[in-house]
Amino acid sequence: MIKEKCLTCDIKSAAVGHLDESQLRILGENCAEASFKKGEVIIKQDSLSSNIIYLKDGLVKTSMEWNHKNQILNIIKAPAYLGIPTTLVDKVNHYSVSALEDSIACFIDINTFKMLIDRNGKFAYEIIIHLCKNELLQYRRCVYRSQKHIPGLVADTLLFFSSEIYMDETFRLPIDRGEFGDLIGTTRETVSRMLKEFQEDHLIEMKGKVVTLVNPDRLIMISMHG
Amino acid sequence: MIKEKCLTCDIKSAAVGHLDESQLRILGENCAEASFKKGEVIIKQDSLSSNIIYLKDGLVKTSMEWNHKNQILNIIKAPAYLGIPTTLVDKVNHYSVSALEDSIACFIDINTFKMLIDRNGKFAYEIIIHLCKNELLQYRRCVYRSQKHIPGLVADTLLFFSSEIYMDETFRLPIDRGEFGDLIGTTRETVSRMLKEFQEDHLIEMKGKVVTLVNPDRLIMISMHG
DNA sequence: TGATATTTGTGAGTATGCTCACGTTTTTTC
DNA sequence: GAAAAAACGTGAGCATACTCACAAATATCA
Repeated sequence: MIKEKCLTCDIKSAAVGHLDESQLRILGENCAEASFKKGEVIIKQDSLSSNIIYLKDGLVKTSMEWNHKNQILNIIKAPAYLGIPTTLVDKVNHYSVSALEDSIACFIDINTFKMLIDRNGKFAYEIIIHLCKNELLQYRRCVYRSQKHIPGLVADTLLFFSSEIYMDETFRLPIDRGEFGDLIGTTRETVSRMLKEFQEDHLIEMKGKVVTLVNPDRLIMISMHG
Repeated sequence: MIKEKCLTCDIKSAAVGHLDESQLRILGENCAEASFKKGEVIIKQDSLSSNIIYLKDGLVKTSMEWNHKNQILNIIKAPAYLGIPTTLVDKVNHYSVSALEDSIACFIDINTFKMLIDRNGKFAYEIIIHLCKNELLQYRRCVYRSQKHIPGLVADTLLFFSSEIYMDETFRLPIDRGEFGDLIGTTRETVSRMLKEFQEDHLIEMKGKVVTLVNPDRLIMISMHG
């Protein structure tokens, strides 16, 4: 029964965990699942939006374009909510979201989402905590991006993928050099040179897009010193 | 009667506007008002925190220190909430808040705040909207800071004070050159040189700390082109 | 499997803005 | 109102990272 899909979903968010059976049923009735291939756009900046998205599976980037330049704001692994600020504040998306790996997303009707906030305080509280954590993360990122130099930022990014996304010292980089640059505010060429330097110093090894952190402790030092 | 202070407060936040009389009474019983002189620290990074702050009057900056460098995250005019993320997520403050002008702040007990979120959906919704707006603002700031050059950022800042804080083309800069630099990610010296250049080009006039935007349209152009 | 597109590597030259040093002005304090 | 402290102005030299141009490698597609 399709209406029960949220009732039986086993990757509920912390917020949805606080819903009662009737609320879960309403959520199920106002929610649609879609899958996206690597590279596909899930939310497009400047388009209209009337859904909150719950990323059930996969990996995405959020990015903002300005003056023909792109900046990656965040790389987000499932499970996670996407687009809460951009959908709740006004109807126009302020940033894009696209899939870095094949992903599955649930589109939740915004009015249903607002109703759940209104009727279930614990749901609302979890959403608030989620937004707060994001804000703090964003502040830290912003400070690092403007105060660290390229080596520190490249080290940060490698450590981020290793310890926050893939939980492994060997992983396949889900972004190309240009995107790597957009993430830390530099250019394709500079990322290339930096990764080469890290390889020459035996901090990392690379075979194509597969990276191994050979000396993560040293990378942490570089990250800390900027 | 001190317990009625929130009931009769005439600068209630949008969120507090949704509270009923008994909730306002509870808020009043768990809330204390304090005043701060220009320059005083309201929240200190790395200290413990157990209050949400409602800035009733004044002007503050939020800032984050890293590696002996300071970055100003935001400049906030009353009325506004301060420190929601830093207090709700964990007990340690992730950033500092200090007064740029004489200010009055209400300290709200965090458990009272959580209780209000739990019991009043409209209150929670307003807090969520506040956090979302802040997140979008923060994203935009971060993109600008890393993509615009110094002239664009200086123009941005002057326009920000003029049209968002003081609502006047003539205003007294509430920050010194060093803080101006911390706000846009550059140095005291570079801000000095830029402001001098703007004066030579008759875009602004300055007498001490009092600035007049002589040619705001041209400043907007500079801001847009970065 | 070949052809085309995309991604990546690399060098040289350059610009933006930082650092450092010192002098001047303004503000604060006693 | 004098002394001290803080804030500000300014120049010279320098470093980091950007731009531009092109070659090499890798991926994609018919």
